[in-house]
Amino acid sequence: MAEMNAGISSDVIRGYNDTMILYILKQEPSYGYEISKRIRSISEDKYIIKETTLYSAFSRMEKNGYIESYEAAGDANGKKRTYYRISEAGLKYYREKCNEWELTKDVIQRFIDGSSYLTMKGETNGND
Amino acid sequence: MAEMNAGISSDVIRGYNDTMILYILKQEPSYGYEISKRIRSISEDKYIIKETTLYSAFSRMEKNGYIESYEAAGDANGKKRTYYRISEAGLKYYREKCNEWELTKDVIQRFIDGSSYLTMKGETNGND
DNA sequence: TATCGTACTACGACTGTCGTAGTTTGTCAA
DNA sequence: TTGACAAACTACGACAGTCGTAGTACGATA
Repeated sequence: MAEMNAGISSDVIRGYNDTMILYILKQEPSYGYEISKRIRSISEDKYIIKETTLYSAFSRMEKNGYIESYEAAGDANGKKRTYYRISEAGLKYYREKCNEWELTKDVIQRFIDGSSYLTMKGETNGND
Repeated sequence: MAEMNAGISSDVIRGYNDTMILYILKQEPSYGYEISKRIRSISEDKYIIKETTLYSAFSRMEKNGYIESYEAAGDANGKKRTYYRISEAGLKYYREKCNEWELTKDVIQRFIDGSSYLTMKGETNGND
């Protein structure tokens, strides 16, 4: 019951995986496994990113200069991990995505029924 | 200035094109060109769907049984158009997507800075 | 006669996601 | 010490939806 991506299809999240990762790296450098767990816990188990999606996002974003990787040992054991930190370009990109999100959210919302969102803002929906 | 998809990348909208189309067909049957114009006007020129995206969505959704097509003449001229109407299954699908949207919106919002959304709900973000 | 807007169809490329599978290291229990 | 399990990845190929490009065809307008 706490294991599924309940109702959230990846086509929707697509394009925001990067943003989620950057949101976490913005706080402090981290590595794959931890980021995956943080996304899961922040979303309260509503979204669980796939490993392959996560690691392919890393390589894409590193290529784009949004993040930088370095090797470091974990806390207790001496095992090496690949840590990532966010770059200036990544921070800029993250902020752009935040702005884009507010825009996009407003647009999609106009095509959604059964919400009090638009009426809250005193606008009309165009239906009925 | 009123011609662009200002800031809205298709990766975000992806997965909601179908929902937008169904929202319009839910009101009354329509055809490609008109739907395209309605999406544009409802979004106040913030989102302009590409023709190929639109028509490929039609064939996908018809195959899935969400919409049905029929030929009919336009108002003034006798030119034939392919109209689409929403089916029961399509209506059901649309409602599911609306629910999914509310869920997804809440999740993504937790990874977005610079909004008063979560604080409005009295929740904490996990950053600072 | 040409151009423009309407109303499409076809095709192929691209991108991000995801299923499957496999590797290595460390921990813990039998 | 053997086996199982979690951590921490990498590789590869398939798939779906979007989009660029191009082309067709009709009617109206200049």
